[in-house]
Amino acid sequence: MPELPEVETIVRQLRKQLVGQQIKKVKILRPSQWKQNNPKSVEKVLKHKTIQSINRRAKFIYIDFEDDCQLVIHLRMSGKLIWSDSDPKIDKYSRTIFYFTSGSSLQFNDTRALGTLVFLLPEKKDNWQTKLGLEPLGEDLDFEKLQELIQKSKLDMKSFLLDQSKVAGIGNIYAGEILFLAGIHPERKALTLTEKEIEKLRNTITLVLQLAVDKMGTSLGDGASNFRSLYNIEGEFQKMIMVYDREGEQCFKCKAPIFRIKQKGRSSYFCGECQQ
DNA sequence: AATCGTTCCTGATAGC
DNA sequence: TGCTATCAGGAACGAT
Repeated sequence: MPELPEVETIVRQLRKQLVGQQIKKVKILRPSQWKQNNPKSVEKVLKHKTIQSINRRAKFIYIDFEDDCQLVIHLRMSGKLIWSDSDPKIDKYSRTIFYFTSGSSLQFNDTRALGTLVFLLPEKKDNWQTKLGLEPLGEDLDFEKLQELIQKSKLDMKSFLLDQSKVAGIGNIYAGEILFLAGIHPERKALTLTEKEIEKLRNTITLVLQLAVDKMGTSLGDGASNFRSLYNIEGEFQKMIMVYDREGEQCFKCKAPIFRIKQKGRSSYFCGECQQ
C-alpha cells in the first residue's frame, strides 16, 4: 500500500522519465476514477501538453505542465504507475494510459480502482483538496508545531498519525512501525504524551520514513496492494517490519506476542510489553 | 473546529 | 465443490 515512502520512490523515478515528455494521447479505461472532470474532455485537453515538473505532497503526486495546468494522482491502496519504453502491457486493471511522443508510455494500473486522478486548470490548483498537515520528511517536522497538535488532540495516537490534516503521508503500516519504535501504545491519548515522548516520536517519524525511502518502500500484502515501483521492482523495507501483520508472532525485541486490535475500523499491531 | 461513521472497489480468505 | 460474507486500505463526505 503506497504511503509516503512509496510515493516518494515513485515520484523520484517519474521525475527522471517524465520531465520534458510530451503527451501524444491519453486513454481513460475507467472514467469513474477521474474526479471533478469529464473524462472525454480530459483526454482531449491533455493532448500535446509537455511535462515541466513532478512533485509530492503527503501521498499525492503532482504533475505540472508547461502551461501551468496540473495533474494530481493518488494511488490509494492498490494504484500503481508502470513505465514502459514502448507500448504499455495492458491487463484488466489498466485504468488510464498516457502515451508520449517519444514512444514511451505510463499506465495507471489499479486492481481495487480506488485511486484518483484530477486534472486542474491553473486557477483551480490551490483550492480543491482538504487541508494537509505537516510534511514529515526532511526537516519540515517542527517540534513545536507537532507538540501543539498533539497536546490539543483528543485522538488516540494511532488515529492521530493516520490523520492527514495533522501529519501528512503516514498510513497504516508506518503508523504502526513508528509507534512500536517510539515505544508508544496505539491507544495512548495524544494529549497524555510527555515532552520527552513527543520528541522521541518526532525523531522516530523522521527516521522511519527516511529509512523507508532509502529502502525504496515496503512491498507487503496481497497481489493487489503489494507495492511495486515504476519499473515493477519491490522495495526492501518489509525486511525491517517489526509489527505490521505479525499478530500472534513474537516481538523481535522482547519475544512477547504481537497483538492486533481494531481502531476506527483499522487494524493496529503492537507489542504489549514494548509499548505502554 | 474536531471527530466519527460510511462509502468507494475487488481479490483473497473464511465459513458453511 | 461452490456459494456467500467479510475484510483490507485512504480519503472524501455528511453528520454530530
